[in-house]
Amino acid sequence: MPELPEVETVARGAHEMAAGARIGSAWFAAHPKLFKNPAALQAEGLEGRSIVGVHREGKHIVCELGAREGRSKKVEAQWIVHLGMTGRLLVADSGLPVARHTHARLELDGGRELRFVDPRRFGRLEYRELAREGAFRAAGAEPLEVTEAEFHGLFHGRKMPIKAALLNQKLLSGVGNIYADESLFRAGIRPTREAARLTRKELEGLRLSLVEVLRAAIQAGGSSVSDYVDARGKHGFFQLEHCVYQRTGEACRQCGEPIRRIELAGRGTHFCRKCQR
DNA sequence: CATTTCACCTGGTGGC
DNA sequence: TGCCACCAGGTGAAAT
Repeated sequence: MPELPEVETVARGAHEMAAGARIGSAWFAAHPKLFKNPAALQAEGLEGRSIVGVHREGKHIVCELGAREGRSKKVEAQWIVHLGMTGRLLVADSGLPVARHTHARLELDGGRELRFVDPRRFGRLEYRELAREGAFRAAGAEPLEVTEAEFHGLFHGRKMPIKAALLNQKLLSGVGNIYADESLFRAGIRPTREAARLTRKELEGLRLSLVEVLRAAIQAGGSSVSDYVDARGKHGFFQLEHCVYQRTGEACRQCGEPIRRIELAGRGTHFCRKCQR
């Protein structure tokens, strides 16, 4: 599942390969629900623009687009890509075979193209012009930048389980099922605990665990469970360092106790009964 | 408003 | 070997 570390890895790769390129023709598949605004409008908006840069906000990839003429780096528009569950954003040589479930192809100079592939079609594509709609902003706080006080404030009065709160993108942007489970394990906190009942010390421990696990995962190029790959089509390695996620029944790396799996907030949830209280 | 549940999707898996 | 039921989960809408 592409979460913050996977999306960061894809965005960095896309930036390295596509920044400075100019978009030629743009093609979109006929799947209306993939598009926040109509495909024809997106194609018209994208064609001819330069790609000034690519970065991540929460789980969104933001391609910053410049003018159709000249070399100005002023950002006039953005193309926002959400990978959903199974989305891939690839920079590929135009000659390479087009994978099944390819829903967008943006021709770039140098015989390459930006491709969006998504079998399950949970991804979303959006085009916006800054002058009209302003810049895209992820709803919640950035986990790698949020301060102790802000983080603490997010959970004040929340009756929901701490894991459900971590997954809520309006509170924090970028945490999904893998890193919710992994950060709670590292912090020694049971996913079912009511968010409001965690002590300040526990919340700060959780914030630090989350930062640590997200940074380590970015270093490893993300977690390749199911079919995640980066913008070059390479998989990540952080799945080898998971302590609980999808390790049901296996021995806890800290105490040997079998890892438990329950359902929480509609998600498979993995934890150690001894290490997490 | 806060919280929970469910539909959206398809590929992969496991049972028979 | 083939068929089918079932599961995975990010998000937003609907229900509670």
